[in-house]
Amino acid sequence: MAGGRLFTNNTNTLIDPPHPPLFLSSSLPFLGSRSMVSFEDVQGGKGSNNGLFFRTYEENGGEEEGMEEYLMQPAEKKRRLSAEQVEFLEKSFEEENKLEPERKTKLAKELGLQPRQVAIWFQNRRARWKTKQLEKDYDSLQATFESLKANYENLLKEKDRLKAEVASLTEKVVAREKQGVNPNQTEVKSSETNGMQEPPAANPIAATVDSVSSEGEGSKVSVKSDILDSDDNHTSASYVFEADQSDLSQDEEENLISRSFLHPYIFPKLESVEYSDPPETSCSFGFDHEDHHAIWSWSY
DNA sequence: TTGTGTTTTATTGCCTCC
DNA sequence: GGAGGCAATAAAACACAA
Repeated sequence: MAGGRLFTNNTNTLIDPPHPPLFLSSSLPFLGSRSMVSFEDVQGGKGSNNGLFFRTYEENGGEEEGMEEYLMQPAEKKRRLSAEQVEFLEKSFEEENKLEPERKTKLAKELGLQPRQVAIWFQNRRARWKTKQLEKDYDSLQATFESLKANYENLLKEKDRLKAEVASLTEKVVAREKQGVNPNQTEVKSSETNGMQEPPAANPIAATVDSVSSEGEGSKVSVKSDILDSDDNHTSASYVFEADQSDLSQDEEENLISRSFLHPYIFPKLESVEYSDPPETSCSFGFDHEDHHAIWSWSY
């Protein structure tokens, strides 16, 4: 808002005297806010300009005549608004941070300020509010990021743990096979009874379990119970027999995770995340599908 | 007291809206 | 085209450590 605009502003009852920067080259020293009126001045307080700059621009003699006299005046130092004025303005800002012309004039009269000063104060106050808001938004995003990062690291750990579990179980099954089970024999038998060729099993464990199952009820129970007995504290062991996770596509893997018992473990801090909208799934974190997908893509 | 960093007041130029 | 908003910036006022 340039100072010169006030000369054409019909809504202002008081018109700013011409500000030096509008008429003088920028190399001249700043002459201060000649129009500035302190609250103390208005109330007959301890202000130092003694009403010298209370005169409106017209009172100073108008555009041409007043100009010279105005520039001859000693430079008035820029003065801050009083605490009372600021408090009043703050309350007004809290009610509404935009300033209609009527409100501006009313505030200016109540505070003994130029309407322009009130407008500038609101402008600067909005800028400060925006800065604070940006800082808050940044902090919030930072917290969300940290939470996602922690969850991501938990997922990585869980993935590694499951991989190790798969390897361990595979070793045990292979060892069991070596003790007397011939998988080739059962595979042939199976094909013959069905009268059609079955596709090879997707992973060694599944193949082994298939073959073991067809050996008869006794051995089936034996293998299963051995595996579970040896890993009692891992209730997730049964998942090993459903699919080999390392061979899953990303979508399949996501699907598995979102359906699995791991949910409460993987997302311990879910309740701390603020949602702008109800999440599509329990692990969307308020991101839309694409963002959600991107986040999941980090690790795979 | 002084140097320095921060805050506040004000200006400038550009943009959007009516 | 005028009015008003905003970003960038200047400069005075202020706070504070050394």
